[in-house]
Amino acid sequence: MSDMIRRNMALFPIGIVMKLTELTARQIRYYEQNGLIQPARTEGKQRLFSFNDVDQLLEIKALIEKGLNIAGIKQVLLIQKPPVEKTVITEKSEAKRKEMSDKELRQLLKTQIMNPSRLNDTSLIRGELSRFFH
DNA sequence: TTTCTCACA
DNA sequence: TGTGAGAA
Repeated sequence: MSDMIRRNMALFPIGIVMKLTELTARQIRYYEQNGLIQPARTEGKQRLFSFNDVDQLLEIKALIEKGLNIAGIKQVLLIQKPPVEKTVITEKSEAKRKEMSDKELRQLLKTQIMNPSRLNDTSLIRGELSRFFH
């Protein structure tokens, strides 16, 4: 659990994040503008990025390179962010399967993503996801 | 050094 | 989607 704390605590100025992500400061701010990341701020000015922010930046970068737009990335981020609630997508969902709408689909994709070791095989899933949001 | 805004592709 | 300039 203290691992989580560290992830959200490590704070980098934009300059460091630039090198870490190989993005320009401009792009990083640009992504923030579009709600892709929520870096903390010092009293007034500088952005302070946590390790998670950097990690997310890398994901955003990868996603954009896959040809997704901001809106699409927002969707992907949205389903990766929230901790998995106990959603039963098995036999019980058979009943609701009539309405396999966006929400249902995202739920399904979410569990698909959270199941495998998170930072490992996600790129494959993203490849699939990009079809939805491209 | 970093930030913001405006404007332009 | 991304950049450049100017000002603070």
